[in-house]
Amino acid sequence: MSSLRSLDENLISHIPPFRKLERVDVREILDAATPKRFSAGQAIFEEHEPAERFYLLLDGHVRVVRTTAGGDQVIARHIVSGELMGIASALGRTTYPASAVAIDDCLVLFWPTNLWDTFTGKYDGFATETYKTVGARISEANNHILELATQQVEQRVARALMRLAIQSSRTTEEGMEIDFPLTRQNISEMTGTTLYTVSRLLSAWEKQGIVTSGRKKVVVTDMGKLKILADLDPLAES
Amino acid sequence: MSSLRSLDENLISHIPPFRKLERVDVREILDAATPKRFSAGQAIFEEHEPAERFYLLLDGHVRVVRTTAGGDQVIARHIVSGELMGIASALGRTTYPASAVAIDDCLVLFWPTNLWDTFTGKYDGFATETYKTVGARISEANNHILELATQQVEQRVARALMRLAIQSSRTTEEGMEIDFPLTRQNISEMTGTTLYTVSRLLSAWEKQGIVTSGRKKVVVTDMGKLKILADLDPLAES
DNA sequence: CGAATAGGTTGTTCTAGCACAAACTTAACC
DNA sequence: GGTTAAGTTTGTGCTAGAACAACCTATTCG
Repeated sequence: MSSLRSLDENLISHIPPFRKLERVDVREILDAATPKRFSAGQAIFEEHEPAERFYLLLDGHVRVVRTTAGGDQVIARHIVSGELMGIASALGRTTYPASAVAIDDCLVLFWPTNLWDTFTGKYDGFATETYKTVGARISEANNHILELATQQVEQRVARALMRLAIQSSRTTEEGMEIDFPLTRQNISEMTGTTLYTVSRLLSAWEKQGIVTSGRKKVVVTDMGKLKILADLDPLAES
Repeated sequence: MSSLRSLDENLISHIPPFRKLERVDVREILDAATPKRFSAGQAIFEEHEPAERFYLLLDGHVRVVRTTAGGDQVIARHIVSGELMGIASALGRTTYPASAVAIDDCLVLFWPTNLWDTFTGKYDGFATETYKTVGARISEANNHILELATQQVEQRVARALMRLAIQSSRTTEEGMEIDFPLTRQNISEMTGTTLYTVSRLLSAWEKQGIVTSGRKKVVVTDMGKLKILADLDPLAES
């Protein structure tokens, strides 16, 4: 027993991979977990590092990032609270395929990787639920490929913003405000473009009343119009 | 019992997900399998269709394709003999996320999707091995994203050709000949460019002795030079 | 509080690679 | 075996969006 107080079961009992588990199982899982805080900007794990742990994000936002040999960064995805991360270790990998960086202050739980097999074997819903997650991430990745290969920058940025607004925003009087700091540069790294182009797009959209944006802040004020931009097919003439 | 002769165990006993299994298990698995032939161009399964079966490709080559609303096609990957396909059904999906098309004449085995859980539960190495495959596909997809987001068309085409040559080629006097029909259009759909650009690149490379190409045929004659093109960082000045 | 820094905007230039067109070549098929 | 179709090559615009530069504005921190 460490000096940490025992973790509350309600912390994770509603989260998909654990939702179907018995109270006792949840207890066991929590007892095996180590909680840890990360402050904004800190790396949680790094690409290529041996994958010794898998994590559950309880609070905060995490960016999953890959870096090319040439130094370009690409943001693969964002993790919001309640999601597992670093689980690629559970897919036959021995190293992390990407780095995870805390965007704001984060609270995570982690377990040693060797417990993964115990979890999937012992707790029944766990395996199915997590593989569903994995399946969803494959689809996500493939959609991203499709977008990068076929769509214009404008559409890609529109889609990225839509996804963020849906996945992780709070609703204010203005509209849907993405609830973590997000720069033009960040958006460009999500969509394979430059920060300049993103800046111009946001300026234009602001004039059309689709978004409001400021320093590290983006608010979607008209989701309908944004969706039109996202779905717009540049080839199809009306 | 169907009129089909019993399938030979050697057919699959060396293939990764089955490699670690006992002879009896392999027998059982084969007895549950249905063999089927597809001729060049035929669809094996279609995107959005309910995923009622999962397949093992025994012979031939398969293209995994997605189509956008706008009608653009993107080739997600190629399946070569010995690989499983349509297993997304096993990742919590109920429909196929992409279409699979036979490139040449193919021989496959398939099982009803509901047997997946039996397989992963009953046959020990099976689960780990297939999830390793899944892990590899996620990595692949993420690499593809990285390439599309950061690299020039020339590099992407070079990389695609390298991968194909390594994954599926026969060695002739000329070099490594990709052992299935492959058009400029196909290459462009793998790399997010146009058939015109691919044609120009291949012409240029042919002059430099890197490849030889013809109708639906590509031979890599100088893998070393191709790798240099693939790794070339356009930003880094020497 | 004032400098330093991180983030944002906007103008200008330039080019990779797309679009379209037209002609050519190889394979397929009545 | 000649016609049709599928695949390829090459030329000529043309433009989306990258690159670079210069300047502006909000934060942070000593």
